Amino acid sequence: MSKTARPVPPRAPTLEDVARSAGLSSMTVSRALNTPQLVRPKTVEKVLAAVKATGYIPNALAGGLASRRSKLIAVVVPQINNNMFVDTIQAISDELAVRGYHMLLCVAGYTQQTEAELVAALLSRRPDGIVLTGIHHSTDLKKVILNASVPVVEIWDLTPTPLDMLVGFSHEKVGQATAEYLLRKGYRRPGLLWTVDKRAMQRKAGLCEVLGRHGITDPLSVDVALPARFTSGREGLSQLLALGESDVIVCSSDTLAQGAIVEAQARGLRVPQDVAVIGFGDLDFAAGNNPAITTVSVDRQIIGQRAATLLMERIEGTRSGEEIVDIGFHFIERESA
Amino acid sequence: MSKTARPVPPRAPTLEDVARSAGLSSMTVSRALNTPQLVRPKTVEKVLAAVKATGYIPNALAGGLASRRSKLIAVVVPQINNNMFVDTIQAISDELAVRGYHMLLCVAGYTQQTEAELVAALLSRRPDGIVLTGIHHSTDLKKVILNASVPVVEIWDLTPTPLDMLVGFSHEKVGQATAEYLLRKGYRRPGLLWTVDKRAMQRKAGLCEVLGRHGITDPLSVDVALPARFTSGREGLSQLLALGESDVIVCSSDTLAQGAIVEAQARGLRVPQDVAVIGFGDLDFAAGNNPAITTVSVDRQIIGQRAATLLMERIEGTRSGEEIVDIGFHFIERESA
DNA sequence: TTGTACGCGTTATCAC
DNA sequence: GTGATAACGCGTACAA
Repeated sequence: MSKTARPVPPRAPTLEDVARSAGLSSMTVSRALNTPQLVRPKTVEKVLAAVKATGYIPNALAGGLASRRSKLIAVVVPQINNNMFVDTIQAISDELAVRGYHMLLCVAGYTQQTEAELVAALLSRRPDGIVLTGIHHSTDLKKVILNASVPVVEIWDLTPTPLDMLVGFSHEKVGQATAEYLLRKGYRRPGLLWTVDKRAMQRKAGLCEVLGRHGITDPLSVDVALPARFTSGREGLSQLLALGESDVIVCSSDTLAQGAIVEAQARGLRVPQDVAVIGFGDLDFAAGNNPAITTVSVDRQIIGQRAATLLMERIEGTRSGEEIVDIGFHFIERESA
Repeated sequence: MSKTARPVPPRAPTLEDVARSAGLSSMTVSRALNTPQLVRPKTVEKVLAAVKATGYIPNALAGGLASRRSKLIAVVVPQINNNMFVDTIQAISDELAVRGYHMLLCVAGYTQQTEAELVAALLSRRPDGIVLTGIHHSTDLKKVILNASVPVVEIWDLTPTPLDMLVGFSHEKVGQATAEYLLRKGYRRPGLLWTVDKRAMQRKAGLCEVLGRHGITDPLSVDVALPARFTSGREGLSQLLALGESDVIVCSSDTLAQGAIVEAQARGLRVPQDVAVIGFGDLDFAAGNNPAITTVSVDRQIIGQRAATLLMERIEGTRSGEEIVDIGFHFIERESA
């Protein structure tokens, strides 16, 4: 066999190639693939055979350009290695995959500046929808997004005035509910172990507001760096104990709570008898921990599912109904407080 | 102001619009944006001003179609809500963002079938590179990928015959190292708490091989479902104890190990005196746990970084050197075993 | 340094 | 039910 005997072009087969192979026009092939119900069944068969024969793989870049629909959803989160967001991301991804969409995932950290830059870059991909974490964005970002008139869902927070659509819950109310629980249980000297991100601060605000109304002001407080880690929980409790006595440690996440509990136990303190601990998130270890962690449960998957379906519906034009979804939360009393 | 006074078209501004606004050709605008060093500085300024004035956002769909470069990297992982992979994913994302690339993330679960389907769909996006988790893929997938002649990096595993490039480590050796440690420490009745994914099974094979050579065959063993959870660790240990006595529990992940330790402690067993526990992964809680977890450390971020840079280099044509990167691992002796 | 012509692979639209 | 044609918005190749 001579080398020149291989007339196959190195470029990927196109719709044209399939059409030629099937003895049809490229337009018919396109229809057979995208809207088979508009094509005679026998023709569809021929096309499918030709596709297999040629090894054709559609070019979504060209398709998106022509149709002005990229079937791409951009998702922006502050972090991935944060137990809170991964379940949401996975839920979005699962929901999209079913419908032929793909997920562009970006990690923005916790600054509005980088978020704005990332979204600007992301918009060049012409996503059909965008998922943004949180409701606090730079004015630049808001302008750019509204200008692009692309559907947006903000997640993991609540506001009466979202950019567009929203799926989340009230962090302030979580804080309030936590405070009310503490007070009901008779705790009077809370110590706070807290990360400093926006949403955690809202929970803290809600917590302190209710505490303040009951005469508990300026509770002992230790800030820890993001992301919340088990180790930070242990160290944080040490610092908190050095500041003074607490009868309950309120943590901004279960991860911190788990660390705090271990640190307490290592010091011979009984949880909750000597010091109680409360977390947030109901992560998978919370129920099984010893003692089981009293915490606030949030359905992280539902956030992703609803966000994805809201976008899908808006894109397909079948939206009707509310655009602000409050998924709420549950306070879960267990053993640690 | 009459309504007809707004001649602005609803469509997004294009390179043409910017060019008109700047009194230049669209090609010059394109160059000013992509290769400014080829354009007179004053012209670049004019272009930038016009871009700002028009609110132009590049269309990467059109750009990718024309240049045959999507600046997209597809990443396929079995799960996201798995502490092992998130750090790798985040590292990839970070590395890509710096260079103007974006990450398409897909969750494939643990079946080759869905992985193959996802990759096929992904290829229609014309990614410039693909990151695949693991080295076991369906023959279909391999054929499709080789045919597409797109750079691929397989991660989290090791083989002398990767599809293309590879960044990982030997799970078998991890298992062997673990076995050798056990034997050295004098443990003779190991119990296994194991997930059933491919990579975990390789570690198990390495472990059992060395154990077998020392006369320890058919160790007690309990399989747990994916993803590995704290709760599964607790339950798994219960089952294992029901099967018989063990002096050391070897777990396929730190998450399981943490659960097992808590379960042991809840039963009044001292770790490691009454029963030792070994994990895998060196997750962030391992060092701080009480007792600190003896485990195997793997640099999950490096995997992502190297995978991304390998792809970048191959794409930019600046590759030179090895294509199989063994990042190794470290056995970390702590308190739990 | 800047501009022109054309092609990238697909879909919208309208004709048959 | 199928085909022809013209976009879609940009970059490559080459000319000026």
